[in-house]
Amino acid sequence: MSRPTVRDVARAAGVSLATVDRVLNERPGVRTATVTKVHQAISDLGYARDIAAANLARQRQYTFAFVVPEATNSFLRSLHQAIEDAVPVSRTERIDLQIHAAPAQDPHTAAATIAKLQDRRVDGIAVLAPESPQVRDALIRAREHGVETVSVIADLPTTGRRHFVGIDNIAAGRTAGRLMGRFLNRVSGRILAVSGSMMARDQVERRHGFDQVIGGDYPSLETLPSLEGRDDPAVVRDLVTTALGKAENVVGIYCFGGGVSGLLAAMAEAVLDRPVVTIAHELTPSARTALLGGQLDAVIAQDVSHVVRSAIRVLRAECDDRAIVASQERIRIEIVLRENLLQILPEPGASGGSNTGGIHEDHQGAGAVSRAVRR
Amino acid sequence: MSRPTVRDVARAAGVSLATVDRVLNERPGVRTATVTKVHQAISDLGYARDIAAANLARQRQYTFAFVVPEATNSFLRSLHQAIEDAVPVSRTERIDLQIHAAPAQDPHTAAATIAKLQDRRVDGIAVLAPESPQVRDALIRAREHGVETVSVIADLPTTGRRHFVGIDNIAAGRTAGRLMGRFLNRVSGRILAVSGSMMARDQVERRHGFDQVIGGDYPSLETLPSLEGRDDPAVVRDLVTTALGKAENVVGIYCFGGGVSGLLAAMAEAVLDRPVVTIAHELTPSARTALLGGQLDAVIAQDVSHVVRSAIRVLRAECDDRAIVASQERIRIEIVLRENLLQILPEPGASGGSNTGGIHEDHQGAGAVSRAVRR
DNA sequence: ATGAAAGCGCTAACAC
DNA sequence: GTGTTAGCGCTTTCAT
Repeated sequence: MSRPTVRDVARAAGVSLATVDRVLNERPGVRTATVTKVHQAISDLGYARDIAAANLARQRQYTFAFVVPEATNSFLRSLHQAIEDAVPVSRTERIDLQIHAAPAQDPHTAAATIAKLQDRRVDGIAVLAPESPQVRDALIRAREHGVETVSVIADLPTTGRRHFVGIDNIAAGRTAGRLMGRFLNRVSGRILAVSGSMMARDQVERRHGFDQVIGGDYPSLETLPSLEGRDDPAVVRDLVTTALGKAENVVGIYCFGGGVSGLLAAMAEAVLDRPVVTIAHELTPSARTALLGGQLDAVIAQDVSHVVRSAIRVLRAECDDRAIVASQERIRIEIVLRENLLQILPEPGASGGSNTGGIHEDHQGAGAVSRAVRR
Repeated sequence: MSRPTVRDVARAAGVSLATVDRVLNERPGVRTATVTKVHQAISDLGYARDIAAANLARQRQYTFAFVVPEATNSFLRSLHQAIEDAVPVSRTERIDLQIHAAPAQDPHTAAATIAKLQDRRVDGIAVLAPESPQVRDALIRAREHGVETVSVIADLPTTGRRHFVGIDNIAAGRTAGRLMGRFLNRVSGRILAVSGSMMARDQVERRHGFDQVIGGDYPSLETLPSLEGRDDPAVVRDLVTTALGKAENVVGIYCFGGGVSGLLAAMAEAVLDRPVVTIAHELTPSARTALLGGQLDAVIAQDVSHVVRSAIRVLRAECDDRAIVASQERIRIEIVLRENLLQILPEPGASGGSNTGGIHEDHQGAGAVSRAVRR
């Protein structure tokens, strides 16, 4: 006795395949009585539809476009890489993936890109862009044209995007704040805050969350106004060098934008009279190195590959008007210390691998995932 | 110009469908010259086989069994729940999931369960069991019978399991150690260690990792011999109460086994003259509460639903002799503080979860029968 | 060693 | 309203 199929349901309900199909897909043109009979048969038999077969028959092809900033820093590079890595896998699932890069910080181009997409038989758009009126309008327009939209990494709540795939950045900032406070324990002094600039919303939220915790629970700490590093290592380096020279009693640095390597360079040069607790965002190559070397005490990260996979799954689910597995799509706020870094190590992008026999790719043998949330 | 199919490949190579199929599946009985022609055509066309269609044609059904300890504590309960939650989803993908619970700590029953499974047309086994000779032999036997095996949560490296799905527990212990050391900053004193007992290997590894870090980097801290809490709240409570009464200058508690609620009860009763940094494993309901209430400073966790999903994917991939996406199967060592807890909140088991943001998942699993498809 | 044809479970025209 | 039928892309007898 193998799984029941539509035929079994049809036989049990005394109707034809087509009718079962109509009921299954909630298409109109079936008498309520018949619908009931079919549902009865379905539950009697414990029928569960074979999604793969359904998709095959449907010949459904999906075309999804990622609209993201150009890869001007290592975080964005890793995002691009993750998307590219997803292309072959997606192909296998009848999903065509496009990447459209717009200059960072350029809402016009991003909006124009999105606008063009509506026409081009794109089924869904995943976008990381500044929260500007142009972008907002373009996305709203797209949705009106029946294109599904999700925002990734930084939310665009006012665009009617069906879903946001990324971390809760206020919580991320709070998490950073708590670590800072606890690592500093009873120490008192000032904290340097370094922001980027692009992806405005997530940055603002992070700073906000950080301030909530530091301001609320650690009165002996004072966070200085954010230095605008523009996600550029060179800029960050200069700003931090200057700040470290000027500000007295700096005991912590919170870098919630890009350009971390610039920060590290500045710190290497500066003559610090005491240990400075340093926390940054995103597990870029230089952040990894710094974590291992002890220049960075903690990193707040999100798994970009997971963000990409999740965005794709969500767009697909939306296209099919299907529910999603919330727990699977939740992107975690990851806290990374030197100790739990190693197992994550396998560089992103190295994924194309030949790894046929068993996963344990020598490294440290264990696993890791991701997930996370919104609220 | 849609995706090329086997027909296109056959035409391009000037052979029949059957031959293409033979080449695709590396079946014998094809001349090398023909094989080459076909491969040529495949790469010329950029052909990628449609796995779903293949499985459909193959009528492949998978039967996987989870062999796990009875749900005697909240962590194991969440594991059972996660497996049960995966059943309906898996059914949809032609995967039948079975759960077999053996009494915790009972290698004989676990081994016997595994032994029985070999015969029963099971394609893969995911097991969490003590690392005993009986279990080892049963698993080796199973593999010899062509059954794929993975260990979950606690590794069984000597059983030839194709893969381990879970965290690197030494790294997890190290992570806990680092947090303990940093949260205590320059404080000196003793640390109470509370172990469980079942799942021996992971516990040993955790303690080992913890000691590496504390012993190596925090000479002013001393970790006491582990109290064997047997994963039982009542036992843990008594042991901890006694220990807190006896030991002087306890500044930290590391609980790397189950029975966390007993620990919390003991701490609530004890009169502590100073704050004690407390770190535990696994995000059970009481751990969540304690994290929010501040009784617990950090939790080292792993996402059991992900472990379950991953084990299933890995078994499937092994059955199909396919490569897996390593990064997707890596289980993270999650560090959970109060600040990044909230976003994770949706209780496990509430499989739908109260949804937080854009994810409207109206009804859950129940109706594997899905809805309208548009477009 | 290779090919022709009949499905797998489902959907979608098109009849009735 | 409901049923018939021809596929979707692939695998698999069974011939040749």
